[in-house]
Amino acid sequence: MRRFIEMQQKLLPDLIEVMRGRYMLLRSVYHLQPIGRRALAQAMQSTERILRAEVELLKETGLLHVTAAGMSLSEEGQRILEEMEPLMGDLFGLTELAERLQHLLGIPHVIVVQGNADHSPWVKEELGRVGARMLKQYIREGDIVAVTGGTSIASVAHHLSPAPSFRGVQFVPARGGLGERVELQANTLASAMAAKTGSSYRLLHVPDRLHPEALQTLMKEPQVQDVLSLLQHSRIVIHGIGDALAMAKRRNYSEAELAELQEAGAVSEAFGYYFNAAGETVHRMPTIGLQLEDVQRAETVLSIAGGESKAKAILSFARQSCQNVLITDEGAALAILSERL
Amino acid sequence: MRRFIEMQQKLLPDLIEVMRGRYMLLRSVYHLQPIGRRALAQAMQSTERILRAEVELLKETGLLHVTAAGMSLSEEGQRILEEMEPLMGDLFGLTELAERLQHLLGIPHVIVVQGNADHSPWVKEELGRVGARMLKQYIREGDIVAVTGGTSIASVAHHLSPAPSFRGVQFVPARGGLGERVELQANTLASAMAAKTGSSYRLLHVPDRLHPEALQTLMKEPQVQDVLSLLQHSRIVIHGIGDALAMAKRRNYSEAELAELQEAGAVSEAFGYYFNAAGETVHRMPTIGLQLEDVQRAETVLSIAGGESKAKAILSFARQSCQNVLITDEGAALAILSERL
DNA sequence: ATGTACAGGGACAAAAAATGTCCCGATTAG
DNA sequence: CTAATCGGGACATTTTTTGTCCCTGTACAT
Repeated sequence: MRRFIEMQQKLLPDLIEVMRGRYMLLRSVYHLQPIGRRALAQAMQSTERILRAEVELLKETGLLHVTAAGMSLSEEGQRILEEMEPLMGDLFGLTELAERLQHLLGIPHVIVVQGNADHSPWVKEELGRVGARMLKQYIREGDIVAVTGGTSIASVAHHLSPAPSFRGVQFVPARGGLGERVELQANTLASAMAAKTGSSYRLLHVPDRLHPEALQTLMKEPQVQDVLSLLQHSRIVIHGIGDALAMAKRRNYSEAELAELQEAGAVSEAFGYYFNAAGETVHRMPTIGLQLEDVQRAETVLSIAGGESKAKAILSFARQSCQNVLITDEGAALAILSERL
Repeated sequence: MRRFIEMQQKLLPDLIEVMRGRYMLLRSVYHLQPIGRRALAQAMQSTERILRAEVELLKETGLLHVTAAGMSLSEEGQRILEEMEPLMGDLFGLTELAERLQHLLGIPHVIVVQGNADHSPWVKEELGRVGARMLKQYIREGDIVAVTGGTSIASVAHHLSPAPSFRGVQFVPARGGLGERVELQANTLASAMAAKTGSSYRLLHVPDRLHPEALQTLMKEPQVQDVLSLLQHSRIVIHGIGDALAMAKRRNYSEAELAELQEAGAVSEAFGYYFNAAGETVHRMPTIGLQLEDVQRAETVLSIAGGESKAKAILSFARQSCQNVLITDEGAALAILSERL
């Protein structure tokens, strides 16, 4: 059954959305009947005309009666409504989760995919697919896109495909090497995304954890300057969110540094910044690249992270209010929401 | 599960239609892969552009690969195709049945509703609802609509509702009283339809089974003449199909007449004509009203009949090729199709 | 090697559908 | 009886879909 819906969704991506909409309509009518279009539109936060179209359809199929006093459910409509009730919980779980996260975290656009990235590897793929779709949706010609590293973003790169709106787009790595495996580094992903979409990219060859003097020297390089200035004008940032300690370890922080991070209450990491549970910056990688101010200046910030192990990190990062779109999974969403109860 | 599908059919009839289209697309690609847009469009009797849009979507969701050699199913696409195969039967069974009937009977437009009118009374309602929808779809301002009697047509009348295109429409009974209960007579239904749609109607008060002389006299009446001439110019005919013997009995034919009918091989009845299995007229009610030639002259002939008991009659009537739209039910459709295998 | 037929994708005008908005006469509730 | 509210009509405007043609690249047969 669940499986059937999944398949249907492959064939009809907005199936659930529409179903949900109609279900809500029936529900509202049921509770307010008899009610007129305009009143219903107001109650449902929809517009008159759009409701009218839906109502006409449901009238055709006989779920809805229309009388001079307003519309009401037919017996069949009522029956269907009752039968749907239990199924809807299952069906719209994800959308509901997304909405709850949206309210809780104050992020305009939240998408929750099914599964738990910690347990099933294909969830990462799904996150990537959705990430790619969102990027394609938000991108505009000539945009500069700042890209970080990590498995989630790699998965996005993997699912990107060409589109007209990618014309003139430049993918710019948010950081130089950050001590990751090369296939997960920002440089690699920026170039991969460019290749997949047929657009261009820049590279930022700045080794990680440099001596301050060397860093100063490097920053004077015209090539580096160039990339940094691009980063300052990114209209879109696409990044993962990491667990602070896990990231630090992966980046070979020393025991002392780790202890320091822990002491400072670092919970999450994104584009080289470490945040505590309240969303405050408690540490940053001593290297150059995308700055927090650049991110705040960006119009669209796509955050991608899944798995319940990331729940705390996502919550922490969301506290620092500069993201527009969060793509996560069921596992993380449930963990975040239950933590707050 | 079956229940869930029914619910979807009620709630999302439009989406199911597009799902069907996509499924068919996958199917075609599977059989022809690798294939290009243009070739596929030809094979599927669709247009290039429209296929292109669909393909783009299926590509997005990853069911379809696109290479320079043409398109082919991805593994996932193939998996979905296989897994959905049995379910699609359920989901689209009716449409498929309709198409098979369309081919078999050579009727341009066939609609099959769910269920079997012989067993479940609500199927008649469904037939009526669909009939009303079709009438609404085909009607044009100022049309003359010839209407027969019977339960199916009564159900259509019951589900009609006003629409702008009913302006100036006249509903005319195809026959006078045909020895039915009054609420199923053509006169009653013509007036009911007019009332429901806000249009006008005429009555034909000619008692059934009249002596020839009396009939001649009546036919000279201006009122009767008037209605007969209207009938000759009907643009739309909407009628039921009956089982010949059952109808004859209901009309109080004598034993001798019944035997005669049976001898002549009468199988079906419609607007007072009796047809044999080959669709030839073998008898007609000795009364005035809509003539077979009038029906043949009409642009649109809506036939409505359901229940497996009507299968033979429908098949017989379809032989005499003057109908455009057949509305029937699953029970009848299955019976007709299995009879031919 | 090379020509040819067919692939996908770009582009864009034309057509069609969806949507926002306002009006009207009918109906109902108070 | 009146005021509010109903459904449905109308229509401009926006958005989406569709038809059509072209271009470049690739696969395959010669």
